[in-house]
Amino acid sequence: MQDYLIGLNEKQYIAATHINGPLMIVAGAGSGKTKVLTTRIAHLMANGVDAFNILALTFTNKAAAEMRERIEKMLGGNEARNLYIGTFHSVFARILRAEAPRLGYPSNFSIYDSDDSKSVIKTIVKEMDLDEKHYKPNVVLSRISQAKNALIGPLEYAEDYYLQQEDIRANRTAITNIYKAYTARCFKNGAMDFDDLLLKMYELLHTFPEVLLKFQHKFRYVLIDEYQDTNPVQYQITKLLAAAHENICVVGDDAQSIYSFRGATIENILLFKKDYDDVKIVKLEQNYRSTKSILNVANTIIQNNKNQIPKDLWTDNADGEKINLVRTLTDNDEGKYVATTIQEQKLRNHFYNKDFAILYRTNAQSRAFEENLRRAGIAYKIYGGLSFYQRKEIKDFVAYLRVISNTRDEEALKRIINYPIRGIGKTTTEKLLTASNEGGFTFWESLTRAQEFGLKGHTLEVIQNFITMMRYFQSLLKENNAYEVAMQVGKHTNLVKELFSDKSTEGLARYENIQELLNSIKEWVDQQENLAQIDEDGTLLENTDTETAKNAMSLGTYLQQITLLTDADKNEEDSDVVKLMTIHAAKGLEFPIIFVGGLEESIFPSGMSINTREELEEERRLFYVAITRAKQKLWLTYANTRYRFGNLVQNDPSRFIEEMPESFINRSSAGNSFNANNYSNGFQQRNSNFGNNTSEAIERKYGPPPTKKVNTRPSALPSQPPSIAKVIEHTPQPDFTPSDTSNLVEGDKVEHLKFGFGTVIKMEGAAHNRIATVHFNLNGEKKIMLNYAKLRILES
DNA sequence: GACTGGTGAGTTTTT
DNA sequence: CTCACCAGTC
Repeated sequence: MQDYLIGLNEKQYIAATHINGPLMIVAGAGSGKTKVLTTRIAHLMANGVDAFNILALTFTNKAAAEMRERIEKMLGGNEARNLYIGTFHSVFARILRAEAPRLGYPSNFSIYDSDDSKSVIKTIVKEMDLDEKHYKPNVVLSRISQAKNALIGPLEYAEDYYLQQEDIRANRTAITNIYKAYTARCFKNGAMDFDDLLLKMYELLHTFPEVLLKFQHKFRYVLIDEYQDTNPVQYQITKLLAAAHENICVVGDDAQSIYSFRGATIENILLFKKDYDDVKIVKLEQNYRSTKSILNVANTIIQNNKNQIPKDLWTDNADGEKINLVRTLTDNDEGKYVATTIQEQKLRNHFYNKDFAILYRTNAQSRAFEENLRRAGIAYKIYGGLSFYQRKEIKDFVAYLRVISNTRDEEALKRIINYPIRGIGKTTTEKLLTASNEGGFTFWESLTRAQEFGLKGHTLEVIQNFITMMRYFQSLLKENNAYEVAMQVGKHTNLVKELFSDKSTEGLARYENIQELLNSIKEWVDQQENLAQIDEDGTLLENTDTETAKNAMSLGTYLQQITLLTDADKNEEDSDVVKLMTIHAAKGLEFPIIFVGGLEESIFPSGMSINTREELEEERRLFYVAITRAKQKLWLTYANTRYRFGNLVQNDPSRFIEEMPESFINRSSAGNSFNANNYSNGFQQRNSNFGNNTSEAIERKYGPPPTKKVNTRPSALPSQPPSIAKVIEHTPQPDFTPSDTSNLVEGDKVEHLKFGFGTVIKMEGAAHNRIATVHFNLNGEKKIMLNYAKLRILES
């Protein structure tokens, strides 16, 4: 037997080695699904299948990266290099970059993220003179997105009885026209949104038989992870691709379907066996991840859902501890409890930070955890939320790159036309936009023809200077890689200089973010250089020719992937930090110890998802996913009261709590009822509830518990505010004037004030005369800016 | 055209 | 609590 097959159980072995024909692997949580998938790929290759003929699709970059990494470990990097492994979106983006011209898009089309999409919608709603309050970008976009995911184009949308009825009922009958205009505008801008990456891929395969044939021939083996999360477009695409050889292997767990809001439908997995004649089905039911307690609770919970593929998950693992149910008074106490428990577990059981993950339903919940972890001196990292690439200054900089690469990109051009301020204001912009809309040419073209539209004098001059600059950048594209172009942009726009001269903490942070972006582009270019060169069709070139090498490092290629990246993709596997993320983001991951926070009605289940049985069942599956992330220990916490929009609100305990089997639950920290007594000694009670006989140790370490109710908005002050010099750490980069702390201290009046956990710095020189709250990341070297407050905070 | 202070609306979940 | 937007002022 081959080495790589050793250690598989019987079912896993069958799943990994049944290489021809359609195969469905129904994999329970923790059943070694990733192992089977990677082994399967190794096995394919051991049996003579060329890496070029294998396509593996995942839902997150992380899952793709992990799969690739494991295969490289099994086979060595060279063998694995040519595999097509990636998310649906990134793989299709790559293919479309070569094939888009067939559909009338430029090959360097822009990819719009949801912010761009919303901005386009906003513009259209304005242009159509509709009520902006009623046609909110969020609502309209989700409607359009839903349609696209179901393969319903603008024309079909207009004719779809149910969709029209829904719009009539909601009094949003203009959506049909907005959809039409939105599609047209994106096309005009040479841009695809996230959904288009799927939809256009489908159109490509559907419309051009020769293209379909080409890819069917290329991807003779198709593997799809998390199949239960596919939506109709993804389903159709994979069906087309697999139609010729039917070597399609899908892996999924209907109990973990949590993306219906994105159009995913559980039907795809339930009906897979009807799609092909001879489907082999393998069920992986042995769980290798969790303790019996954890698995039992998960199994019991999920049984409340109807309509599942029957599965009997079991484990040989130890019984393990009971699941801890913990109630705290406030959201802040919840954070404190978790932080303290992590401390305690580390001391008692020698866990590392990286053994812990804190999961929650909404990103907004991360804050209380974050503050308390920082206070406890525990290194952590938050995944999700606002990603690095969504920051304003980053988007601005990238907008330059986008316009350079694709002048049709109106959204990007609008961002940078007057940033940094160069005197092209609203009036001018609007005049030109109107001209381009009426004349049917691009915004960029209207700029080049500004004179025709009555612009003159200073304004005209400024516009022409802008055009000259951008043309200069474009002239670099041919011979220079992404980093070189970006560096020129940094130099010649006043962007970096302006951020540098902005001495406010905000400005400094932005300045450094830009540098981090430049560094990451450099890193990317270097990485590309090292990779074996593959052309757009994925054909290996015997000797990498310079053209291809250049293309691989080009700005266009860089931009193609940048929008699809999230923070979670940064490879920081080894860093010893506690990880915080939403449950959605945690799917596919596992940790020795898991905390799930906010088990309260209207949070989990979300108040938005309790109206139908289907919605509620999805929330329950989400809860199931959360629980099954845990290997050894699990804490479920909820708070009596928490802040929402700055107001204190009360939620009932989550209904899911009642669904758990009593015998596996440790309720000793859950309290009995909520009353005034609890309030007055909440803290004491909380501390005395730690395991057995540890309150003393805790007390010795952290001091005596406060006797009074502790305010959720901390009034406790750092006795000595960290010095500014510590806050701003900075690595000077070539060609940039480095910032340093003297900019702050010398020039400006810096006043340390005691407020909250961060240090409030009043800065005379700062724009808007604002006060920035600076927080310190104990783990790292980086400062974190959480929020800004206006002057009035001083008075409180 | 640029800048400021005041106002109202927003929190599911992700590529 | 925060942020985007708008109207009014220079």
